[in-house]
Amino acid sequence: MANYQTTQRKILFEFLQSNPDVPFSAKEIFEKLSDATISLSAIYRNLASLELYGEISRLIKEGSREGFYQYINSDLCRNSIHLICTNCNKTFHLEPDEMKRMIQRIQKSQGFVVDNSKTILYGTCKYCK
Amino acid sequence: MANYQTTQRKILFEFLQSNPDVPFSAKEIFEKLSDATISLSAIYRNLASLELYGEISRLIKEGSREGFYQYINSDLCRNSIHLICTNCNKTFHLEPDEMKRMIQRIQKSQGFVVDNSKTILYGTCKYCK
DNA sequence: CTAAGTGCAAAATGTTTGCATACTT
DNA sequence: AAGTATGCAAACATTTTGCACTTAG
Repeated sequence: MANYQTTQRKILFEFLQSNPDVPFSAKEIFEKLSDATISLSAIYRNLASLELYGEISRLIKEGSREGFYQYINSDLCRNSIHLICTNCNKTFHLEPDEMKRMIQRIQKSQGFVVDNSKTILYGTCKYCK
Repeated sequence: MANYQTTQRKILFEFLQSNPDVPFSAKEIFEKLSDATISLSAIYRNLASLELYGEISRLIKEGSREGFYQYINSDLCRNSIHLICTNCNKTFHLEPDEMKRMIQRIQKSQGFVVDNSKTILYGTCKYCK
């Protein structure tokens, strides 16, 4: 697999990039980009390769069978635990210090080592409260 | 929807109950119970209703497209954040005090209110380290 | 007896893949 | 020119549903 700058890949990536921290399903993207020339399978293939190259990330939402993909805004956030608002679906990020403290506490009290790259905290953000 | 004690529901529930804190997919259950008389659709329907009645809980595993279901052992755990070991797939539970502290800290620092019923922390348990 | 649950097969979802064609480099 | 990506349709995997039949209460 390479990384050709095709029209479709550009359209897809620019769409996600212009909606930072908002997760979309493949189908949603397909509908939003219905004016552009991109097929559902190109969307799936590009989502997979963009994820592989670390340009976007994939997550699973509670109660949904679909995968969701999003562009992550700041570099800082790439190594942080995600906070996803179940109301507006936006993603926030736990401050690194806060995260380290949390992981340390859990490791100490339960011997469980939290993997921040796999973990998502769901709840309500400050704007939706 | 009611709650008839059918042979199939009993078989299913007893299977999950005898493997507390271990998540299974519908298909896995179907295979494990292949000697018994229960169809895949009865499994799906009963998993859904057992979940609705709070007897078992459903979760999603990283990288898998399937839903997983498990019997949760202690009553305490029903209101706790789950810790799932990505190695052995067992579920543990964050101590209530620890959880409250964590939620409070995040609320204070980010204004984000974590919903413990939806949140799962992934990582490595003390037995798998 | 009646409402609810069952099995089966078919449909619905979400995602992946094979293949001929078109585009990038 | 060579290799990669695309669109389409078909294949897949998981879950849901319609329907005739059975079972629990």
